[in-house]
Amino acid sequence: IVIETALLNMYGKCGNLEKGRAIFDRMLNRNMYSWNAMLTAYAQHGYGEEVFELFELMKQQCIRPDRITFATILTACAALATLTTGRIIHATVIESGVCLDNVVGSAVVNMYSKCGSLEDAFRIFYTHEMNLAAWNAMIIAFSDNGYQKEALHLFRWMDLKGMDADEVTFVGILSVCANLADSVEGIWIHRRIVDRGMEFNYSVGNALVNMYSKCGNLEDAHYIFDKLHERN
RNA sequence: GAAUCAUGCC
Repeated sequence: IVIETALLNMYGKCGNLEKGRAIFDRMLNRNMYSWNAMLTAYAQHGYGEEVFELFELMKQQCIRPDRITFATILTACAALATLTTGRIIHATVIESGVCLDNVVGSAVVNMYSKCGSLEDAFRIFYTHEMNLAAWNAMIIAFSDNGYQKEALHLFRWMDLKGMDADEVTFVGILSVCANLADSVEGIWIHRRIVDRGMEFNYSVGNALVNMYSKCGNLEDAHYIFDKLHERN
């Protein structure tokens, strides 16, 4: 079963969904890894229909979705940007008793944001104990929906709480500064990045270059660009 | 202990 799932995953990741599905169908026994791998294969290649068909099949066979199943399906909803389906899945999550303090929390926040309901995203975020990924998802949610200032406020709040930002946080918040062309905030965040020793992280470095460029500070953009390439 | 997995940029 481990070998079969690994194979199925390999074909799925490579985009050979027919072959992956053939292996899945031929398996005599399947566990959560197998179901989730098949769902992920469809989800990561934009086959929303198939994701939901397979999810239905799970229900028919009385297989209880786990948090990874839900995270995968919510990501599919986000990609399809269909709010009604998203709400139904969210209801299913609540029904199943899976908590939102793990991978599912950020997936729910992200789903609501991508489906255009910033209100729901924030309501869920605000009423649950959320991990760093969910904070990141919420910052990006504000930014994507046109609330750059609110995204900055959330970042400041994180900072005050003493939460450690990661690569995703910094890339996201730097894009907010770039959108606003706000170099004062950008410089402050740059300092935070240096504090964390993440200035040579490739993604963060690129985001810094982009931020300084959008703020019209080509000198610093160029300086960081050079430093990045010396280092990498 | 690397068979499945969420949040960002390209």
